[in-house]
Amino acid sequence: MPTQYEPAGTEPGIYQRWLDAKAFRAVPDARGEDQTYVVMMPLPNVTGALHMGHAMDNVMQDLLVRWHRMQGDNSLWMPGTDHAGIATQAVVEKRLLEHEGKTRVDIGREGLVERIWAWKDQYQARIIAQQQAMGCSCDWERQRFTMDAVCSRAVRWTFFGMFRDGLIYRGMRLVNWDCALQTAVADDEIEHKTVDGFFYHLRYPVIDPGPGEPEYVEVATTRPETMLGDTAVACHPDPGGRLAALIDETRGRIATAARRDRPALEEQLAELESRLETHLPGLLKLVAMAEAGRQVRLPLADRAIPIIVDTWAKPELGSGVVKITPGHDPNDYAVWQRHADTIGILNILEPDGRLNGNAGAYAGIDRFEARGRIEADLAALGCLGSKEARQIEMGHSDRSKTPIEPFLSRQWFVNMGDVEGGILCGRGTERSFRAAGLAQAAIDAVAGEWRSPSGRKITFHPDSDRYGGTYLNWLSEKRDWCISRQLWWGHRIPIWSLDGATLDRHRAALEPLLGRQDLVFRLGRSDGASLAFDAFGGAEAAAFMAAAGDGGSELLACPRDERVDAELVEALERAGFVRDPDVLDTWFSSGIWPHSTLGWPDPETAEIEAGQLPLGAGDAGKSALDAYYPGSCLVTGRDIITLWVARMAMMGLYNLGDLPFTDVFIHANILDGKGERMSKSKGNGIDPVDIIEAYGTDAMRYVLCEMQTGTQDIRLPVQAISPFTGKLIELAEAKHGRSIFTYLDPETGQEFDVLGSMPGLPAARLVSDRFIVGRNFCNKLWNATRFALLNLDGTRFQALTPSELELEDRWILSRLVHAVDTVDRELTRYNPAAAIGAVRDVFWNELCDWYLELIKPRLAAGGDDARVAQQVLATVLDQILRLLHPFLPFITEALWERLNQLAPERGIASRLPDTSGLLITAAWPSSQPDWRMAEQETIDFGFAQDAVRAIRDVRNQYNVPPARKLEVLIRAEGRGAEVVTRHSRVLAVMAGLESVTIDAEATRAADAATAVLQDLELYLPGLIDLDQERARLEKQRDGLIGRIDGLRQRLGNASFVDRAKPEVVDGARQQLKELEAQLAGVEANLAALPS
RNA sequence: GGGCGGUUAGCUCAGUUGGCUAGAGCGCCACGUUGACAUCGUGGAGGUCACAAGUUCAAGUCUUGUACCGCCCA
Repeated sequence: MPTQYEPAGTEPGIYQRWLDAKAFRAVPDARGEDQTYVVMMPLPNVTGALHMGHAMDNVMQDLLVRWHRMQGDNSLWMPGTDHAGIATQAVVEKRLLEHEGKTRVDIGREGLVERIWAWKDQYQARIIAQQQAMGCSCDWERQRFTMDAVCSRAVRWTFFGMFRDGLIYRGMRLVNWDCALQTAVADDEIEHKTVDGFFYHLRYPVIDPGPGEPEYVEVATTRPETMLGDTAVACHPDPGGRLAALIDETRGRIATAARRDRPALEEQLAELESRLETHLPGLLKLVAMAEAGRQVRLPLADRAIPIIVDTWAKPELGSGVVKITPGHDPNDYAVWQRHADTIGILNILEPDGRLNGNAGAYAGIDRFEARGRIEADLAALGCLGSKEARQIEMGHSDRSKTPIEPFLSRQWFVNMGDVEGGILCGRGTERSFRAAGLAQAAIDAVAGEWRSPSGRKITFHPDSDRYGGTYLNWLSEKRDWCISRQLWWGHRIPIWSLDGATLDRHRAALEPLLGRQDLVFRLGRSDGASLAFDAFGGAEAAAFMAAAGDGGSELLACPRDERVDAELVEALERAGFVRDPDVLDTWFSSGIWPHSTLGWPDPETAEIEAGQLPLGAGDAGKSALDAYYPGSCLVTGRDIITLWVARMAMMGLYNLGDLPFTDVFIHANILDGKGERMSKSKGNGIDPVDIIEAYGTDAMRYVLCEMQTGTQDIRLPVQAISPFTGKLIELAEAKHGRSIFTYLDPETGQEFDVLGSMPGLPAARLVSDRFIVGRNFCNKLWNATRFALLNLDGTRFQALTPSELELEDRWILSRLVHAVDTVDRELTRYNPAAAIGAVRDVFWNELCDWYLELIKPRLAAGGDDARVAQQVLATVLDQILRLLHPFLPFITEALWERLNQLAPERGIASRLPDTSGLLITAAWPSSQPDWRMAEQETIDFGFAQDAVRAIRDVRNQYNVPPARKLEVLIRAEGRGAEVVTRHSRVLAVMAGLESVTIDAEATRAADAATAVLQDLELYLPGLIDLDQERARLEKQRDGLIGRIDGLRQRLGNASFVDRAKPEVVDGARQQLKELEAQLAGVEANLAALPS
């Protein structure tokens, strides 16, 4: 065995052995629900390669799955990838433009989709390679992709069900519009940024102002071009009342405010009070004018628009009047909804961000260019007031990085709110139940007493209050979910529609299609209302359509199943139906991931790919869906709680009537050295494979586990390997080059790139020296095992009783039990750092530092004593390798193989199970109560360790070479003497002593150094250096005096003695006594030193 | 603007229901190549627990406020 561990030469072979042994494969068998463990991988998207954040996610999952697998659970870790609609399409479109100068329109829908598939194939392969390099033990034979046949069918069925139940509707809504990608984006796909902008004051002339009435009203906006879409101006209905209320409130706050906050508040108050004179009379006049139905003239557009009253207008801000642009502002949209009978709504934008025909002369001009022109034209008309520079909060698309426009468009939504009569969850299953609505079902999953029909509930770890709160806060808004995206990459919405006005003409073609199980028709209106349609001539349908008004109505058809679509679609299209061009939000398909992957709605007929495990019922009579749904644990970062966890809960309940998992393990995010979230697109993302190549997989995993302590995010200082010098450059400190993705080598001044996308610049790999710790740990493990194996040849099992064991044998076994208990407890609490810390302690601080050193003389001497030591060593090593396997799978498997060869029989009183074969499937250590030592014995051993350290300290102070053996004379009596006597061999071996003499009457020789330990004194003759000795003892004395003073002070405090818990007071007294005794010893020794 | 979290040694982080000297790893200093390991060993130095007030016999821990940093939402 070499003296250094070589991960690169070890890992690939081990991974192949696991694959060959089908060790990751999960197949339904006789094991029941309590012996099944299922983790659904939070599917990485195929936009790009994985970084350390993903590595953390994957390693945590692998840790849990390997732990459960060793515990004998039927463990499934389902891998797969997400098509990530908008993200992937954006990346591919960007490349298309950069490399070929083409847009998606140039190559068409099919051409683009084809290219995205090619991209997906490339990145999926890369992601899988990364995960395999990390040691992920997922069941690759079940790997899914959100757009494969199995998942696509589930998407169709889910949509069909929700549409049939009236939970999906289409309506005109103001959405967040990405003008570059020309699609709606969800709220959570928007980044809010503060940018420099202006606040423009516009003046709208009042039509026919009467005496005393203003000539114009002034409104303010940051986007003057939107004035073309204004349909009203508004003021507060009761400006006087509102101002008075605010004044009261401010006075109240002044009364309770801290002194330093008062001036600001008082200024506010003065401002409000002055408004009573400067603004209130004018506003009151406007209220009266509004009531009289008066109007203003919108400049440039030359339209008359009404003055209305609405509480959205704030009399305390600006002029107190606001312009109302329902088509391009969410707040104004809400105003319009309240006043839909008196004001209109107008869209002035094309999907690409240019102004449309409603903008009159400005039609065809981009919105930002139009802003400048409108500003100039308003100024020319005298309708522009002041213009102030201002910081503006502006939403930007996460994907295209361009400003988001609120845009009125027709979109598909899932109704998240409560529904009259409730909704049926788990239709057709044994677990069906009714819930108030989709969001409410997911809320119940976490809050309150509700349990799923199988008794399940979701709990977040490691901080259920905090993360549960995030989840519940978001869901409780019950905001309808916009699921349509104007993209080409994704699941196309399975809806065909027909103008309601033409319905009767198609009656003959349609009638044969009505009443089918696999095809649902609903009438829809632009206001979002919808109605089931199953026959012609219904009065309800007629009334529904009559109420549609200008927006009209349409007949919507949704066929259920992909495979029988063809004929139905043909029939529909013959009847004049046209398919919706949009695709579904990616979260719609990832929300059903925990069951779509298992073949829902019908595992028997799921179309799996060649070489994959079948999903239908096999020998055990259980389908994959029956066996592995509901699952166990979802492992992810907290940013995904609202996006994904909530949706999975909701959709699992809706489709199957049960929760996809019971535990959600929220792990930390990985940040870079500056505290920014790691991501590839920011150029601070480390590729885990680079770390693996530099330090080994297990080293990376060790450090990731050690870092996962709780809720704390992790800073991982990132270094670049200089492409010029090969040295490490601290990225957080390096100077940028020409872009934020390039840096300058501090040594040579040359520029390099961290994204690998700058032509002509060398790219640098990113690493982090934090992982050295893990490499060192692996090397230590390697060498400790190496030592063991050098000494284990010929080890046999022979049942041993405690009396046959030496003190250190019983001690290390006892420490091992402690470690086993701790690892189990901490993993159960989702605290990997504490778990791996416990193994590190027993392995390094106890096994290596003490036990191995203690048995070296025994092994050298041979005989029975050596044989017992061998057997204990083999057993402890066996258990430690098992304990470490879920954390460090490769090195432990490699060492396990060698241990099995050399010492195939292991155990103490009885043989341990699974001592041949692979470690990945070996039994997890169980806590052995017989191996536990009495607590007092552990304390005594600890005392012996302290004595060793005290002697080592003296040796160090006096520079005694390790080879020089010392004599020690210990003054001790009673129990103290008994304890040192029992541990005298420990002292001798570990402190380098040739003799240990214990004597109650011992006195210090003139040339002896002294160590005082509790009521013991240790004398080491032949070492004395008076000055050093005095300094040492004085230092110890001063420390003792400090502590004794503190304790005396406390005990002298009557209220401490009276009020503190008795055991605390007793403890303090006891300790004072001990310290005083020790101080006496130190002082006596000091006094005895010749001056 | 609202909500959540963080601030502990030079660095990265632990620190259970308040209770004995606030810990670990890395880094640093000194010594060491003793037959597993220098990717190692032995010993050591290093912290007014962000700041302020409060509760308490007792506060890193509980309460309130302030500053700074981060995240989510509007």
